[in-house]
Formats: sequence, C-alpha cells, structure tokens
Amino acid sequence: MNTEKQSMEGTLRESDSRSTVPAAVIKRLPRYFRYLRELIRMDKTRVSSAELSEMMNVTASQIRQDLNCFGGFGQQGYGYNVQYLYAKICEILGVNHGFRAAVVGAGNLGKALVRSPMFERRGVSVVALFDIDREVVGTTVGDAPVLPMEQLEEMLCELAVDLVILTLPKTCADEVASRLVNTGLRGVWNFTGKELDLRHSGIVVENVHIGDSLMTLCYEVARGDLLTDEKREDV
Amino acid sequence: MNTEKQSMEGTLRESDSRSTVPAAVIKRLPRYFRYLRELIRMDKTRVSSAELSEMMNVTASQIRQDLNCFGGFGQQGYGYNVQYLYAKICEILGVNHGFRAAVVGAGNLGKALVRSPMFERRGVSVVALFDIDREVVGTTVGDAPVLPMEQLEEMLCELAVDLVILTLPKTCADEVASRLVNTGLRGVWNFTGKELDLRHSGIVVENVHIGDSLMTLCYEVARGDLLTDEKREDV
DNA sequence: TAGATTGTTAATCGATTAACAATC
DNA sequence: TAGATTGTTAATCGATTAACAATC
Repeated sequence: MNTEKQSMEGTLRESDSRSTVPAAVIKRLPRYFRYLRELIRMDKTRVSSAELSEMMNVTASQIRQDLNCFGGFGQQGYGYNVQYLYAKICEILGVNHGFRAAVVGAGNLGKALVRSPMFERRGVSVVALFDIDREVVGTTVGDAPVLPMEQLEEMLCELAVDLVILTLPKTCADEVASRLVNTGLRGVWNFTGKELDLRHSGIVVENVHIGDSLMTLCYEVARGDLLTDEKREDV
Repeated sequence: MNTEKQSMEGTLRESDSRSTVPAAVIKRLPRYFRYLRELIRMDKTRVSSAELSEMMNVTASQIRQDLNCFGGFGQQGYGYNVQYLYAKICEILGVNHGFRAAVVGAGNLGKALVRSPMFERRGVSVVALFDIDREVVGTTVGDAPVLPMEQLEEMLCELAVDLVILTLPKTCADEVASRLVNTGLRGVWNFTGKELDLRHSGIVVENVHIGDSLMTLCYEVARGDLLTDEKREDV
C-alpha cells in the first residue's frame, strides 16, 4: 500500500484530468472527507468501497468511480488505505493550503462560525473580523481581533487575506462586495442572501442560502401530510 | 391570467404527479421562491421564462420544464403572473403551512437563526429555545423563551412543535435525537454535523453541513492556482 | 495459488436542452 | 389577426449503476 508507484499515479492522473472532473463528484468530496475523518477517529487503517458505501448510503460503484477521477488511490484485493485516501482528498480539496480568512460582520453568525472547529479542521486560519459596531471593535473572537470597517481594504491587504466570509445583512452586500476587489482576495463565502458574482474580478464566490435547506425540510414534511391524505382518499 | 381553469389545472396536476417530481427540480424550487420575492419587491406583475432565465442564469427551457412538473402556471403569449406563480411555489414548498419550530441549543448559531427574518418569511414560527446553561434559561430570543433542557420532551408536546432545529455540539446529537421521537415532531433541521436518520420514527431530517460549502470554496480557489500553474507550464 | 476488491467499460437511467406546435 | 411565449415532445448530454477482467 501507498507505494511510490501508486503515489505517482495518483498525482499524475489528478493533474491530467483536473478540468474534466464532473461537478457532481466535486460536490461529494467533502462528504468523503467527513467520513474518512470518522474512520481515522475509529483507528481504521483500511476500508473497502463496499464498507464505505454501507456507511455512507451510496453505491460502492459510485465510490470507486468517484475516486478514480483522480487516479488509482486503492489496491485490488485490499481496498483503500484510510490515511492515504484522506491525505489525497485533502490535497484535492485544498485543505491545508494554509488559506487566511477574515469575517465581515461580527454578529451572532460570524461569531458562531469563528468559534466552531470548522476552520481549523480545514487548515483555514481566521485572522480578523470586521464590524461597524464600536462596541465590539477592539474585542476578540477566538484568537482574532475585531477591527473597524473603515480599515477593511487596508487590513485585507496587510493581513494577506485569501478568503472573506460575509455575515452581514443583505442590504450591505453590494456595497461591501465592491470594496473587496483589488485587495488580493481570492474567495468569498457569502451568507448575506444576496447572490454575488465577482468572476469579473477573478474572485470565486460561494453563495450560501441556509433558508433553502429549511424550505426543503418544510417541503418534505408537508409532502408527508399530502401523501397520507392521498392514501386515505385512495382507499 | 389566473383564470379558474388554469388554477384548476395547476392543482390537479400537482396532485397527480406529486411523487414523480424529480429531486433536481425540488432542489431548485427555493431559488425560484427567492427570485420571485425579488420580482414582487420590484413590483413586476409578469415575467417570461426568458426574463427569469437571464436573472437566474439558467436556461428558459429548464424553467418551463421545472414549472410544468406541477401544472400549467403560465399562459402562452403572456408568460407567468408573478404573484400567482409565487403563491403556487409557496403552496408546493409548504410555506405558510404554519409550522411551529423550536431551537435546541441557544448558542450563537441558534440565536443567529432565530433573529434572522428567515423563519417569518417562510411562515414558520419559533415558539421556544432549549439550553442547559442556566445563565440563558429564562431569557428570550426574539419573542421566544429559552427553556431548560429537562423540559424538552414535555414542552415539545405541549407547544405542538413540528420542527426542531438542532444547534448543539456533535457530541450531544445522538442523545438529544433519541429524546425527540414520540413528541409529535415531524422534522429536524440538523446543524450538529453528525448525520442523523430518524426515518424509522417517521421524522424527516435535513442534515446541514456548512463546512462542506467552505471546502467547495477552498477547492475552487486552490484549483484556480493549479490552472494558472498549468498554463504557465504549458506555454 | 485462491480470494478479494479495485479499475474500467458498457448499459441504464435521469436530467437538460432544443425545437416547435399549440394557444393566448 | 399577428406576435409572443408557453407546454410538450424529441434529442442530447451527463451521471449512476452493473458487470467483470485485471491484479494485488
């Protein structure tokens, strides 16, 4: 396992096919990441696609197909080495790329995110927060200082921030977004609810709409009602 | 527009094909919901699939196909009536179904969610929060009281709670989840990071993994680097 | 070697897009 | 009526699953 040859293959193929990895596969990678962490926590050293498929409630075929987009991470007759596979997936996902992040909007959501273990787990360090409220400016959240909004552009440059997390009201989204370009920023994680597009500035935006997930839940629950009603009528 | 005949058709088809609506369509409905709200805010009374497709960056064909899963909501030569379409989508999604929700874990995330306009917009009312911390028990968040964890089962029944929002650490997820069955609960919106499955109890679970979205962002940003490197090498 | 399990091809399934006749 | 735009069918595309030969 984890021989030089295999390691080579993984790296090579990844590089060859990078642009051809289906979007559907990319969206599933974070879930593999989570389950592999779980396996590591359980001190499992190897896992087969069949085992993993049972844990994750997907087909073993899909797992092998997905992982093969990036090269041969497994070994016939053995399965996958958990540590090696985890390392590979981290590599693909840019974990431990050492990204530096700043939170704009030090309200409940901003603070909740910073205090969660999420960033550390993904090798992202939060270096500052920004807020207009003079009450919170000067305090710290986790290890990061809360700075005044006036210093936004200046400090994003100075602190060499790669990612900005927008946790402020929808109404401020456009104004703040316009201040982010030309600061060397490379990604925006946008919780404002206003969909942003900064591709023209070469900035990747990930728009989060938590409410969409609430609606999906409501749909499922409401549909449960309707199906029950229908059955009652049908009989 | 909005004739009796059309309204009939909509209702009928919705009922006929309910179980055959593709999952991909359902996942897109909340986004239609958001853009239709936007159109209402802009006082637009009608919209064509072409207009909407430009706003939303999808094909007009997809919009017509999606909406037709539920029946004829539009009119040839005219387009769609914004109010009517919005009402129909709300109906499908269970908005204004009058669901009652409770938050378990009154930390930063719990408070941030309750204070956001999200629930009100979707016709969901938050009737209580629960926490172990005696410091916060007795306070209110928004209009809802924070109650002690000991009263969880009892109060979920008494308050006729439909949906529970779990905003507590992963470590407590299983223990709390087991206390939720047999309280008349119908849906769980789960932010703990521990994937739950309560189908055996007839409870729908929506597992939220915010970190997955952060990883997608990191992937895109890291990929940007690699593509640039490659180009440099290729030349 | 025999057994296990991957990597990979081919078959199936579902989702998206294009096109146009129906119709308001 | 003429113009616009939907509803709907057919064609394309992509993603998932099944199957099995390769191989550890």
